[in-house]
Amino acid sequence: MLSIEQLKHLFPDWETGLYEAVLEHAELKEAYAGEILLKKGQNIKSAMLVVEGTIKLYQEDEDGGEYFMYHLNPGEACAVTLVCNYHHEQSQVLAKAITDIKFLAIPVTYMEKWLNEFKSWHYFVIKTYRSRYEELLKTIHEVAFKNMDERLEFYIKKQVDQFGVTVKLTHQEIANDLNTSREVISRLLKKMEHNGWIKMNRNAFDWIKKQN
Amino acid sequence: MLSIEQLKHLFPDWETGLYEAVLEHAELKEAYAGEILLKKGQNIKSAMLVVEGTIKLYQEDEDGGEYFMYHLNPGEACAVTLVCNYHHEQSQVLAKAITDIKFLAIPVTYMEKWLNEFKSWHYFVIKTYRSRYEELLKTIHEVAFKNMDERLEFYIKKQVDQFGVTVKLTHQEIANDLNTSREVISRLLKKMEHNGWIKMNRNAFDWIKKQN
DNA sequence: ATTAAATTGTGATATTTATCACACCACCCA
DNA sequence: TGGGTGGTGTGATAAATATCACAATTTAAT
Repeated sequence: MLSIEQLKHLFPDWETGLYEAVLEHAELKEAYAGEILLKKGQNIKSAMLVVEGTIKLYQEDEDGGEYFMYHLNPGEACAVTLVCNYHHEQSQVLAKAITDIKFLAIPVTYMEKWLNEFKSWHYFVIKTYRSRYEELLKTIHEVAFKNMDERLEFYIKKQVDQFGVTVKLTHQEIANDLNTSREVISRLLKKMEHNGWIKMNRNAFDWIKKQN
Repeated sequence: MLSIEQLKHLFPDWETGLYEAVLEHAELKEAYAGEILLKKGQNIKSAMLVVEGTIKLYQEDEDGGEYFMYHLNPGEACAVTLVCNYHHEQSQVLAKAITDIKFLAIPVTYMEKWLNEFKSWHYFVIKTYRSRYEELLKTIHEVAFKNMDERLEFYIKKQVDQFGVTVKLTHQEIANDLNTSREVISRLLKKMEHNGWIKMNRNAFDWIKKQN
C-alpha cells in the first residue's frame, strides 16, 4: 500500500481522516500500458484515483469508434467513476492505461459514506467534476466547429503537454483517437511537415511549430 | 420573492436552513424569451437556478457559430455558473432564455459559504455537475460519430421531450443549433417527411415516427 | 540475410456537407 | 391589393472527408 506521505503528495488538500480512510478501504491496483480499465456499458463498482502513470479517456461508439477526450494524471480522479449517490451506474466512457499505471480503487459504498464524513472529499469530487466538465467543453468545441487539420493540431498540442515535443504515435493511432482514417492523418501531417510545424520520423515526430 | 413552499417544490432535497439562506441572499430575476443570459468569456458573478421557463445551453464559437448542448428546466442549475471555489471564472458557454423565464441568482460568495454550511447544497452541486457531464458526453457522442441525419433526429427528439411532438422551429433555427446550413436541414427534413417520420407545416412540423 | 509484418505515401473515387443562386410561396400590412 | 419579408425547395458546384487500392519503406523475426 501507499504511505500517508505519498497520499499527501498526490492529494495535498485532503483531511487527515480521509488519508486514513483511503489507506484502510481503498485497494491499490496496477495495470499495464494498453490495458482497458473501463468499457462503455460496464458497471461501475469503484472509483479510480490515479497514483502513477497516465490514463486516456474516450467516448466510445457502438461500432468500434473511439474519440479521445482527455488524459488523467496522478492526483486526478476519473469523474465517470465518482458515482456518489448513484447506484448501478453504467460507464459512458472508455478508459485505457497508456503507460503502466497504479491507481486507487475506492468502493462505491465508501465514496458515499465519505461525502458525509469528509469535507475535503466533497471538494475533491466537485473539483474533479468541474475540471472534467471543462475538458469536455473543449472537446465539443473542437469537434463541432473545427476541420480535421485544426483538430489534429489541437490533439498534438495535448500530446505535447503530456509527453513533450516528441510525439510517439503512429498515424493509425492518431486516426483512431480522432475517429478518422489513417490516410487523412498521413496527408495532414505531411502538410504540417511542409509548413515546418513538425519534423517527421518513423513511429514518431517532433512538434517544432513556434507559437504565434 | 418566492415562498418557501415554491422553493421546496423546486428543490425538494434541500435543508430548511438552505431554503432560508436562498430566500435571504438570492435575487429573483426575470428575462424574456430570446434574451442571452451568459456569453462566452463573460465573468461569472452569480449562479443561475431555473425557477420558471427553459434555458438553452450552447457551445459558442469565436466566429458566430453555436452548437446546442442541452436544456435547463425549473429545479435545475447551470453547472457553468456553479463556480464554487473558483474566482474570476469566465463562461465557456452561451446561455439563452427560449421562453420567458425566472431564475434565482446566487452570488458566488454565498455559493462557497453554503458548501461549508449545508450538506444538501453540496449534494445539489455534485448532482448538477454529474447530470450536465452526462449530457455533454451524449453531445460528444453525436457530433463525433454521427452524420447530420442522425444528429438531426437526436436533436428533434430532445425538442420533443421538452415541448411535445410539435416542433415549432424554422429550418434556419435548427441549422444554427447544429452548426450547419439551412439547406442541409431542409433537405434532410424533406427526406424524413418522405419516410413518414414527420408531418410538415409552415414554421413547424410534427414528429410522428413510431419507435422501433 | 530473407521473409513477414507494420508503417507510411499517394492516386483515384465516392460520399457527405457547405456554399451559391435563385425560384416559389405564404403571410403581414400599408 | 400589391409589395415586402421571411420561410422553404432545389439545382449546381465546391470543399472536406472517407474509402479503396496498392506501392514503397522500415522494422522485426527466424
